[in-house]
Amino acid sequence: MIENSREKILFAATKIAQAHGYNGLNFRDLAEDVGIKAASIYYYFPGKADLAAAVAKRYWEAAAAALETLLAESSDPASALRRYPETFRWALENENRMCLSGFMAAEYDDLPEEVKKEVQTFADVNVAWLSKVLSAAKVVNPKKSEPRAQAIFAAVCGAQLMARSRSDIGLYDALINSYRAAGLLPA
Amino acid sequence: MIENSREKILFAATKIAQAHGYNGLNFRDLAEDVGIKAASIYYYFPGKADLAAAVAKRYWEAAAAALETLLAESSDPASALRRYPETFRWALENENRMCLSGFMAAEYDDLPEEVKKEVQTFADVNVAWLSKVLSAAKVVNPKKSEPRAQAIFAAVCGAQLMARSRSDIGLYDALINSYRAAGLLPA
DNA sequence: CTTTGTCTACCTAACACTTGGTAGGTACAT
DNA sequence: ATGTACCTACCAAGTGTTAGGTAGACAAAG
Repeated sequence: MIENSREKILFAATKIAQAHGYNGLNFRDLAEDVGIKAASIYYYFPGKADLAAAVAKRYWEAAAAALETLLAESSDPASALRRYPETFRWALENENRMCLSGFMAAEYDDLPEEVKKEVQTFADVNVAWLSKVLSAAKVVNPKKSEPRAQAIFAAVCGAQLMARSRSDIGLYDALINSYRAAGLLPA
Repeated sequence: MIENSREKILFAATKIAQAHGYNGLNFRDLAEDVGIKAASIYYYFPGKADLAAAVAKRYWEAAAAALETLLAESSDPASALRRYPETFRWALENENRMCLSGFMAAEYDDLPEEVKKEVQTFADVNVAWLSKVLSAAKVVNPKKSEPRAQAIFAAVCGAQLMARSRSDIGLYDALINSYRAAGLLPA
């Protein structure tokens, strides 16, 4: 499991944030999850904003690593691209959670600046990877890969949001299939 | 303007909810917006959940009406379909707000049941309209219009989320254009 | 024509609870 | 004896909600 308390906090905080957002992340519940007291979290993080920023930073770093692994393990860019939606499916499988971009929906205006920054980086990482792989797979003209990458990321986020709001992972799969049928994602 | 206090409350609450979510909607700020005191809201609504449900209900009713108007005012289903994204653009133009489906992202688990129901109805209304118009415009085989309608709705929500998270309405337009270029939306 | 009572549309004041955050202490290992 | 990794106890602010009051409109009763 996880030995380090700081890691435990980040892990539990990520889970809570994915399920309840920034507002729904509170120190007492988080501490209980970890098995310590709320005040002890301040030993590791100066405040809630810093904790959330650390969560989001670690989140996009993990996403970036996972995407690179996916690409490395795939025989060609096209098959990596095909498996891209799996990375978002995983959050839904895991107690119907959302990716942290969901933060941005309702809570955007109230998010501390440092948290916003890290969450936006998560989007950037996804778009950059998609753009690169779209080009490599020759799905679109390299000049048009960036807007297409943005479109795919936005659409997949939307699909995740819809599926979560119905607690229906089958809907996620159906939406991804529709994106493929319509031509947004390569079939 | 609006004379009736109940209407004023609903109007202001909708604006706040679109910008800050269910959690960000609080009686004291809402009351101040309306020009009354927090306790007075209870004269019109039994509690926060009922108020939010009323907000969401009114929201999808207005959306349904707007979509029917759009269809009626368009020369043909295809051009109504083309203008569909405008209905979501409007929220962004209006102080960078989200449609109430954004509620569902972070806050889904914590939403009272009656609120969830009404927000889901908003999605249903959109999907039903899209499905109908897609069939009428012969964009897709009528048997496949429902999944395609869901895909379009999810993608447009995702686009709105992305654009809001960058406070960049131009990004929304770019995403919609990409959806068209990719074939998700009819060009 | 005044009094009385009722209804509407608010109000003040408070309660119970949750929240992020702080001060200061303690057990233990080095 | 010093630093690590926690703890208890508390505070101030904010939250939904309630109890009970009040100013004004209006109608019926005297």
